[in-house]
Amino acid sequence: MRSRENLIPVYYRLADDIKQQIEAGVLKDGDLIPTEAQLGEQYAISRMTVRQGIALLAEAGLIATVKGKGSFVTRPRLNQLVIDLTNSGVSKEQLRYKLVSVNLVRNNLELAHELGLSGETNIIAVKRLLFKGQLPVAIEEKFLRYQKGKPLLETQLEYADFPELVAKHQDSVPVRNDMVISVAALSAEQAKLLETEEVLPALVVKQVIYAKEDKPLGVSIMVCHKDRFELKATSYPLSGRL
Amino acid sequence: MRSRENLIPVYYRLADDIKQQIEAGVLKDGDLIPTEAQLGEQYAISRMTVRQGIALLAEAGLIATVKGKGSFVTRPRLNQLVIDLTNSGVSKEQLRYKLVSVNLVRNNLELAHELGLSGETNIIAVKRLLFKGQLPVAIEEKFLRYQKGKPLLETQLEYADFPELVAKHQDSVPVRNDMVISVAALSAEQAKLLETEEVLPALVVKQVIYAKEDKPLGVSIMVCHKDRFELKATSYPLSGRL
DNA sequence: CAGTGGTCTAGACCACCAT
DNA sequence: TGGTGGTCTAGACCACTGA
Repeated sequence: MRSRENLIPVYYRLADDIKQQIEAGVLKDGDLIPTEAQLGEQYAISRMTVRQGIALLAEAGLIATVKGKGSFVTRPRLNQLVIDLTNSGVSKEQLRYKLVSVNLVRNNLELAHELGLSGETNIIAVKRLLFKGQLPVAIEEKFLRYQKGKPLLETQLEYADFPELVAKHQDSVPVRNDMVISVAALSAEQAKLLETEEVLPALVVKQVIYAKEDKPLGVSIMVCHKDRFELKATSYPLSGRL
Repeated sequence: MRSRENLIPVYYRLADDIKQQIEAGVLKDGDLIPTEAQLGEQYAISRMTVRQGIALLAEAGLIATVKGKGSFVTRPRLNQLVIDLTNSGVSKEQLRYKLVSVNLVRNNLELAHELGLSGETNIIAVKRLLFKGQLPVAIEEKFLRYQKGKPLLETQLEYADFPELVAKHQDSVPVRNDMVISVAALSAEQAKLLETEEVLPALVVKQVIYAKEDKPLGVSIMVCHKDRFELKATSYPLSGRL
């Protein structure tokens, strides 16, 4: 029952039809869409195929299906925004990295606690500078558990993004990344690295990467020059496939 | 073929098994998982049921399926973080709102351009103050196209969040929300509203809500006190169902 | 009780990929 | 060419909802 001329699957066509009706206001927030049986009859397709289309709409947040009742039109989840770090701030191609320092930290209790370690464990601290062209835009500081027999190759230090770095260097598999965005003033040292005046505020982006069971694997703190870096987010990717 | 004792569906069990193997490192990044036919035989279930489990894993970003080849284990998309505005910053229960002003703006070219309007159109400007307990934490300024015959009721002004407000007041259906996060210094007026010193920097969160075909419906700008407000994001919700 | 979505089957044909 | 995932069917039984 696939459309003859088009290569697009039937269930996709069904989902798109309903999406159009929602975006045009024909189907409004709270409305019940036709039952799966009815849609199957309308499109002359089997119920399992209808369900495939329904699933697309539910995944995109356009409808919510309730067992025993039906599928309701819902306002898209515009309160859920996605930050894509691989694209945000500055496009990846323009970015250059410069390694500032690599250290072994010991007896830093606050850091050790954040990484779920005792104070005596060695922690690797990597500091990088991010450039956009010739302009330094951010200082990135990363802290990882010291993992024996897993040297941090310089290529990894220079190019890998943070989750990738953690994945390569740790034995545990990273499964979650938590982020906190805040504002802080630049220290004298940070201002010097960013080639700017001391008094400037900065955007601070802190990430903590976890393995399963909330085991922390690494911490990253980015201090971004306020006029050279922006974080972007959008609700769209969630419904990107439709 | 549903598990007899448990109420959990078989396809969910299959997905969870594979997820455990990935998180334990048994299946590594790039590995091929068994084919759908093999999994069907292993679990003694039909191929369509296997595919339901596979779909869960793909949705969570744990695997990527390639037509004609198979399903590969992939590192979870830790670079994609979700901001949930209904929970971020401060928990919703603690928030109080105070309406500062409602104005009709005309001939503000910059604003009109952002809303896709000519300079002579009326724009509604709503300014609110957000409190956490007795402390003002942020100034929220919203701009919407003036829509005839759709008054902004005061209850909506006080309580609705931004996408909800836009949905209620505009004829077009909102479908996308873009956000830019940056840093700026407080103006004297803003500092006074936030009951703080003038020189402080602030977190600035700007949102633009669009209808289909990139038609802008509304703009919201939140200016947040640096010590009283944080934005949180996490990669986890994307794989929350598993 | 009738109607709904949730799960599951045992097939089928196709498009794509590697060899 | 044989193997893979992508689509689709025409059934079935279940759990949940509401009257």
